[in-house]
Amino acid sequence: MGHMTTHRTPSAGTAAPPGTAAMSLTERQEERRRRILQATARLAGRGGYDAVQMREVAESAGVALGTLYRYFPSKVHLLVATMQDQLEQLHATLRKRPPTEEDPAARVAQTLMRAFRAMQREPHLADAMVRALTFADRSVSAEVDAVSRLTTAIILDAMGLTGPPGAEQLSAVRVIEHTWHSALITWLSGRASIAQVKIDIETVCRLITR
Amino acid sequence: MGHMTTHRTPSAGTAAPPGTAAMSLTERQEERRRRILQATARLAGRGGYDAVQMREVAESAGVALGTLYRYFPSKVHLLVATMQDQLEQLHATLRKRPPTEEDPAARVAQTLMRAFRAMQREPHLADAMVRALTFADRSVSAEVDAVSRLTTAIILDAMGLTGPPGAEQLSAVRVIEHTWHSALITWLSGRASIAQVKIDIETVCRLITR
DNA sequence: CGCTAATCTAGAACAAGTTTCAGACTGGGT
DNA sequence: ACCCAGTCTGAAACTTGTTCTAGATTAGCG
Repeated sequence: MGHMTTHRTPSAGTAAPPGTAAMSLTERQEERRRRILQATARLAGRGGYDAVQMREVAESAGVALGTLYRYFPSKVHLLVATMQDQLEQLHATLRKRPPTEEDPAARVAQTLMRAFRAMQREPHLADAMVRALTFADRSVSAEVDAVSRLTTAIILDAMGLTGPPGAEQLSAVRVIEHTWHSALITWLSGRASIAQVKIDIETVCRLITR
Repeated sequence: MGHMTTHRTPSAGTAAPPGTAAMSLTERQEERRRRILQATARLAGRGGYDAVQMREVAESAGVALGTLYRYFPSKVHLLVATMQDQLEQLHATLRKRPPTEEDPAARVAQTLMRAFRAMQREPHLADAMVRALTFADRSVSAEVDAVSRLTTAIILDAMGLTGPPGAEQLSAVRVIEHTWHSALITWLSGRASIAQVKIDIETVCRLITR
């Protein structure tokens, strides 16, 4: 793997690269970005992390390798962006059908297990995204943070709070998030069964009720 | 990165490679293994994951590249083995000075924060080991499992149980472990402060007391 | 000691992530 | 219509993990 530590110079005479903040992309750029993310998800769907090869993604998206790197400065960035994309879809889906349980803890557990089943449908894709997420170094902080905020939003939504969350609840949510990621990883690497993940999720959700 | 998916053939006409189970290593082999782990920890100490380059490890350990790969079939195997090594030392240290608190939850939190401070002393080393641990795929299951068992043992020790742990306690311990790993990662990638990690640890430890 | 299988070494070769570069292309402003 | 800055392309180069090979070395054994 190339210099993972060397960072792309912000291209002296060059404007900010696409993907940076609210930089309105051209129609065609928007489209390219979408094609890239689609190709990534498709490749990840077969074969997981290793099957996402930058050259293949580029070719499959009909884009030059250099362009791919302009949009996503590394494989990890690419996969984290893919996760963000997928999470947004999931969030939308979940909004349409909120959890049915009464108890907040149960609602969160139900929601997370739903998310988990979504992962089960595409275990390779899940593998690619989650591995990238936890492998990410500081240079991907911002993007990982975005994913984290999304996850937090999903959990808070599931809790169905009336008022703003308290500090205790926020730390409980963080711990739930930790557990969710880590449990996912142990399942993906075949070290825990689905039943065990379910138990862990339910266990940690008890923190919500104090 | 090379073929992470292609696996080494078990070397038809060759006995099991060193590192396999209870395969008594020669004096010199034991020594080589130790030199490799030392070199790894040293390199990881500066620079973290990226600074651990297989050629450098080999050279620094005074061993041929092929030999390094015979002892540890991949960079991830190598770093997970390093983590196992370090954890064993930590466990020994902790045994000598058990936590002082009364409450089991507090004892565990205290112990984990102690471990955390050990990590703070060598953040780059921690980075390398933890990243490897969560990046590990199925081919490293066994080794990762060993690390997991060690961690579990440390936590159970800290709890200072009189009898064997109950099922609920075991799942609480698993959740604590999840939180521990994940919180460590967010800290290492600069997305959480030490104070936040402390809060998260203390929060999750409340699960012990039901 | 002398043999044989396993192990070790040096080094080349290969794979995939990343960088770089020269030239073609595009969009907007004049 | 023309020009400029910024983009995109295609291809080669470079880095580092991993594999392979041919020839030394070593460990155990008769």
